Amino acid sequence: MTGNLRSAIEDAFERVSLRSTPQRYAVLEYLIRRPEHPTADQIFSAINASDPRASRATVYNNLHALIGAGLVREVVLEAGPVRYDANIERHHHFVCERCGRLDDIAYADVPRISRRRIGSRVIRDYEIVFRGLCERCSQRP
Amino acid sequence: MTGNLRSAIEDAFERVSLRSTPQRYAVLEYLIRRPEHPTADQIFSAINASDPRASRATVYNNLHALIGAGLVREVVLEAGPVRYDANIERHHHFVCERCGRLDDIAYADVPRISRRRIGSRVIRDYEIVFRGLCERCSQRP
DNA sequence: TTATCTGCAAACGCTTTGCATCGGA
DNA sequence: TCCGATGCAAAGCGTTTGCAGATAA
Repeated sequence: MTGNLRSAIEDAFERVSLRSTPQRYAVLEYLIRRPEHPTADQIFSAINASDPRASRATVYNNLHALIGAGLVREVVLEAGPVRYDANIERHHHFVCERCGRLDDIAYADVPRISRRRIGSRVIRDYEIVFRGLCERCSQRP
Repeated sequence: MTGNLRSAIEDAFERVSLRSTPQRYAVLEYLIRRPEHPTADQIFSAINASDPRASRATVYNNLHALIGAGLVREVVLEAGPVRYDANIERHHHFVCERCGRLDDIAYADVPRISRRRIGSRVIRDYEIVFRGLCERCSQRP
């Protein structure tokens, strides 16, 4: 389905009026293929393992452009480098306390919290951060 | 109740076998008095406004010591400097999308999610991050 | 053609570290 | 007394910025 991915990415650039460059394409493609929430540095290393190359500054430039366009999100759940996520649907997260793995959890997989207010605060959205042991780590104690 | 706070802090140091120094005391006292999750730099500035003084390195040293002793927690919900919280009970958080304010939300104020597993993952804990408008910001649109 | 993007290198903000000195128990 | 704490200054890491040259549309 590589062809579909390519045109999906090109269509997305079109839709949000972002120029398609090899570097930008490589960043978004990598994020879509790798849902483990890579850091900027991991993206930089991965897309430079093969062509096309992109400098660190360009990786950051493009991450910000993609975030601005609503195609990518920052994920900040722990200290350290920011992680990035091409899944822009509403979803929750799971952090493995042993290996640091970070998974998306489908919104539909978790009971909803229907609160619209807490005290005088207006709730517009919420996200649940689960912590525990991932599949792998739970199998070898 | 300042007397009570003082002895509560001294007792806590005793209990976790941390030496009581003016700098360490100042850091923990500030975090307890200010539940708005200050950054290391805000703590540094605040406790140096009056005596006793503490260097930046000492503020970080003590934050780590207090975290290691279980008296303080890191809070990382957004990019930027880490924020610190002396509330070590289970609780949720609220982030104001307009002003950045960060509030604790009592665990009891929110319906519980009783999931013990999601797929093959073992859930040991979870935290909800609410986003919206704080009391102040919701009153002036 | 031209507005946008790239990439280098330097600067930045936050945090950690090495080490000599100090001080709490 | 002596182990741990302090504080300076320098280094570290992740990220941003300025700008000259390149490129997508």
